[in-house]
Amino acid sequence: MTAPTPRQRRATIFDVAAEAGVSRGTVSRVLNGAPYVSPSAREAIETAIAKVGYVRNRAARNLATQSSGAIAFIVHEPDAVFVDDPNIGAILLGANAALSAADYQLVSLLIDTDRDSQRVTEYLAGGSVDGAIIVSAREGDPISRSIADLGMPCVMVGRPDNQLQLPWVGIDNRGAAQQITERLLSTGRRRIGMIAAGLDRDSGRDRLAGFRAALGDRYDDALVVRTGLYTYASGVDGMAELLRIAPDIDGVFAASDAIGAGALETLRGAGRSVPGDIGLVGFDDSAWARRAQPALSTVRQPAGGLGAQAAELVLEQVRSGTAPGAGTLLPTDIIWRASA
Amino acid sequence: MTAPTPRQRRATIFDVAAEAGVSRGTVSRVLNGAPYVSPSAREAIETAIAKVGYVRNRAARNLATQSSGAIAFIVHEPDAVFVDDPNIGAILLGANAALSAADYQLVSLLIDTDRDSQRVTEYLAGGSVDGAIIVSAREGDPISRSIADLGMPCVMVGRPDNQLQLPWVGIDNRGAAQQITERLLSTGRRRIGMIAAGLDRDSGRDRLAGFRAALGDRYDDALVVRTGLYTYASGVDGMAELLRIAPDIDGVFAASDAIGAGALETLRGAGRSVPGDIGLVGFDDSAWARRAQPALSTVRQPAGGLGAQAAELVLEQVRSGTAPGAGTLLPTDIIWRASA
DNA sequence: GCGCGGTGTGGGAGCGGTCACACCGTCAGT
DNA sequence: ACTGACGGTGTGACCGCTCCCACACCGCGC
Repeated sequence: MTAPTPRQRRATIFDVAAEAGVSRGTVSRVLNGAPYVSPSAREAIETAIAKVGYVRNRAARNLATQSSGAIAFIVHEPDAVFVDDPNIGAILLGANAALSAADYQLVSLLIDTDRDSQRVTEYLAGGSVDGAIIVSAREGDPISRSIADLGMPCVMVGRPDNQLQLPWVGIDNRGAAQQITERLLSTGRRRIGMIAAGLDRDSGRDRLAGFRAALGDRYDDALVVRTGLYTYASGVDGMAELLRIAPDIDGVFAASDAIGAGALETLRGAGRSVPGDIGLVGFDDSAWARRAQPALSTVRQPAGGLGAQAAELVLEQVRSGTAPGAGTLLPTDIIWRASA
Repeated sequence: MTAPTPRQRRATIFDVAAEAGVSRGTVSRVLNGAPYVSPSAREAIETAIAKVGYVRNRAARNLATQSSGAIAFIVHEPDAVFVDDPNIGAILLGANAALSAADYQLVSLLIDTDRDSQRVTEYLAGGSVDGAIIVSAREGDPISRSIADLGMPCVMVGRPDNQLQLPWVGIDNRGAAQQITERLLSTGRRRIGMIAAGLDRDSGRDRLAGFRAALGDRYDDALVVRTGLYTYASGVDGMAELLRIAPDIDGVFAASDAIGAGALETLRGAGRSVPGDIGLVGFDDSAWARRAQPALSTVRQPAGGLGAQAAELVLEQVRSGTAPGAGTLLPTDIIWRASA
């Protein structure tokens, strides 16, 4: 039998004040590093804090200051993508590092069901966080809308729905897609197709647009297979369809590495060699690309940097209280590996 | 020039009360679904809430009720693992679903640097959450210790450091490892090695123990390679070493699927066929296993179920205020695929 | 001796809720 | 007609902290 958990009352600022023989005002000053505190009082308070084991009550502080020292990281993705997509983890880590350096706490909230969406909205409105970072927002995302309505400092990762004028950070998907397609062309490929995905958001549409721009006159819409998500499964199916449409295809741009890995699987099954028969490139520079056989040429996007940049922009808004600039693009690199 | 963000004062319960022509007490009753409110008052309050756009201030409520309606999900892992390990995502989703159903908010906190550790501890002590779920705690983890000291409801995923008597949920790593090794034996393999990892925590040690138990007299410690983390890289290196130690090896138990995938890469490079020359099994049933060539036989662990179960146990403690039972083991399945 | 600016300190008034209690009708039971 | 139970409501105290004003004290120059 364990004891019935006494759960004794936690020490408050009053206890500290009493212990140190000063008033709560002085304790509060010490806690907040304010000036005009005598060395003796400061010392007495510090030992009192240690003695009674005092920790600031965050709720009380939030209520009094009308702020929280926390920033929300909102992930709105179906389960499968969250688990599959390494970018989200990297963005999260980048944001965490930046916030940590500024002594802000990151709290990540994930939205799966509609019910979650409802609850997260309330959580945000309730003042538990001072700002928000939203990843992978899609068209007409209710969360983005309510954050905009709340007037809460916020940055989106990925260029959003442009109706709400929210600031964002992202990469130049179009330019990067164009570049990698051009390099594919420069290796002598002539019949080049694309497995497109995520067309319900900017990244997907821009990658397709870049592909199209690179090909110019040679662009053939029949060689573009449009799939749903950036997943392995999309790659498997998409490649199968592409082979059926154009058996003589010799180059493929997969809209993500996961798709590329799936495509590779289909090509292997079909007995086509990569890069011998077909050149294949992906996008993201995720683990998928590095561990594929052969390793995929791809576009590296600075996922950690995106998270860090988003965090900085949110903090800037929180601190200054001003409305933000429009958007920021971070540079990408092309990584040339064995697959093309 | 955008307007200087008026940031108008948010409506409070007073505003609602005034608008509806009742007192704050009655509004509070409606908000909390308490009985003894006349239909007319209820209706007036509901329209008033809608009209003034009222949302409960969470900080105030937390302060008054001394609780927060939120549960922390603490991930304490080096970056690389967080991004690589699909289990964590799955556990997170499982926990989120369970908490969501109970109308609790999950906030996930990740600990990367020591500074994070410090800040998270304060965050927890500050009363922003009512309980915590800790994943992948290691020996002597400072966070687990401070949570234990706080007397905060808490459940660990994976059997922890047994000095602190915290409740946990986990799987029977030992039993599962034993089973899959036995099945490997039953396919006629005779010289069986293991690439062990994570020996600084229970899961790693137990998997090794199960392996040993399955082999009994035939166990040969020379055929166990001890690596660090459950990563692809560990698999690549571990397998190379195993081949060097015992070129005639014909069966390998990889302590995780990521390790198995890495091992596969080395075997492919060495010209050994799987399952022809060597039978290989993994652990986790993650995407690594399903997408390896050939797909890995492995142990499926109910990651989502672990998260859900952990959430339930935390909530139970929060609600009852009682100290918890010891630990819970969830069942595992063996998935037989092409690799052995 | 007096006014004055700069330090250091105490304490009241919120922040926005919840909760317990007091109170007020209404209506059934005696 | 009186009592009491009960549904419905208002109100004050309080949760723990910050902010700010008032005040005490100090040495200083006039």
